[in-house]
Amino acid sequence: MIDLKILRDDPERVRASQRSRGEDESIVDLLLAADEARRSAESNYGALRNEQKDLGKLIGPLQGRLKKAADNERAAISAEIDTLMAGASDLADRVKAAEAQRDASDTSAQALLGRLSNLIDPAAPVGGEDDFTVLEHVLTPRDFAAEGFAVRDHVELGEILGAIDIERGAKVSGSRFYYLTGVGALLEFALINHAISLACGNGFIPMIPPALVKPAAMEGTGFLGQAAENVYRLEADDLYLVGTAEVPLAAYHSDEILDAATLPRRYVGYSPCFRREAGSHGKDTRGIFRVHWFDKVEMFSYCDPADALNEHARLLGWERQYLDSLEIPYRVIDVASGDLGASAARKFDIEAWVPSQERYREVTSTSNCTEFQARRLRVRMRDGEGVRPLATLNGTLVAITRTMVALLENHQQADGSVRVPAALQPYLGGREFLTPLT
RNA sequence: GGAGGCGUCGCCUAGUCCGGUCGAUGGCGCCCGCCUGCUAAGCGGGUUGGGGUCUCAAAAGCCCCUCGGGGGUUCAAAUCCCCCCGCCUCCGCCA
Repeated sequence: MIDLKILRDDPERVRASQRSRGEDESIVDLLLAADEARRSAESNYGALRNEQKDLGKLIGPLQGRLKKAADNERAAISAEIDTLMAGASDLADRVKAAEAQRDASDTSAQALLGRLSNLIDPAAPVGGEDDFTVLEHVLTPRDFAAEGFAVRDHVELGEILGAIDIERGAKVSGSRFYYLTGVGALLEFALINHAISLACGNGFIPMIPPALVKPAAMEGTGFLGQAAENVYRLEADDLYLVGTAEVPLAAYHSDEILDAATLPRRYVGYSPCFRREAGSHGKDTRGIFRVHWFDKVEMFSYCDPADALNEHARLLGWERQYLDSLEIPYRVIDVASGDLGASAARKFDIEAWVPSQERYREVTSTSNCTEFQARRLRVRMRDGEGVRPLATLNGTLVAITRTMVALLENHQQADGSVRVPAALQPYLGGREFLTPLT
């Protein structure tokens, strides 16, 4: 959620942000009114409650005196108590009514506030999905025609290598499921270990978080708004399957106050990711590019809001370092306002070159969520100034399936074997090539 | 799944039977001041978080809420009643 002070002081800024996301800006005025109502209900309740407590302060000591009093004083004290009690019951009713009104107005203001997305960073390009800005290209895609052979896609390569079994994935679990087999399974472990060791080297604390979370964690990270249809929910237990380790890593410090001196706190989490892919029927149906489940190594950082911009650049830097080590051509894009998640103020994607599609496709993504998630999850920091929300940021180090697609296709050889980049070889027992089964 | 115990403002802790000077005790830690050549000790003070009000804004002040969470009883709830959650111990089951 955003800071209500900003909403009160500069509602136009919030409207503009909503507009640039292509989201409802009428919430702003509804929320302003709801906030006003909430505050007046709060004052009203506070005043009545104060009155009631004052009364209690008079009655209490009298009750005490009554217990100890001699018989001849009893009647007088009782009479005094009765006088005070006369309006007490009526006052209690009014307190109760004011409290109910306070709670109701608070609930409706809170509900509206929960529907507002994060404020867009003014530096982000404005527009929809296709209005991103390309920041940089790294490496040049291979010219397979010049090398004299036809490109095989990852499905074909996966089959030849005995690495990916899509047919049986579908048989057992349905479409958009797969098995990683043989070198495919080994390749996952190699990619994971390489990523974790890179992150640990950069000071991250490795984490294996729960992949099943309570509604508060899902809500707090902003995935139950527009993204809700893509989240798996376990009805019987009221739990959600996470679509990214960002969720349990963000909720890790919920309801906590962290000492500013311990920031930034950087965690790297390895978890399965589950996505319903609602509304993407017919899109990327071939292979493992778009699937309902994959494993991922995700970086997550809690930092001082003043440092968030720099931290975002650092996360992007580590993503690049990883892809550089895999020797895969890619480009970095600055994602446009209309294509950002509810929590993100700004987002950079790295898109790897996919030879079979002859285009760049998203393999990693890093978002600066500023204080948005921290407010919803009540993660705060304390420094000399006091207590206030901190900033959270996240970034993909490796999303297994998409990285595997890029790796297999970019490093394929004429005979169907795949070259293993040097950085990955130690994690594959020194193997320089993945070779066809027969 | 069954039985029992526990949950207090950073940590530990008093209070809960018998509702009102608990509107929460004491210790540790931490912060500020005094003393001291410095440090320690000692002395004095402070130390949950949130909301509201006031203000251009902030601080101070004042008010309300906050004793795991939610509801109830009552003029009044840490304290009584109900539901839920978490932790611990034992039993059962199990990877």
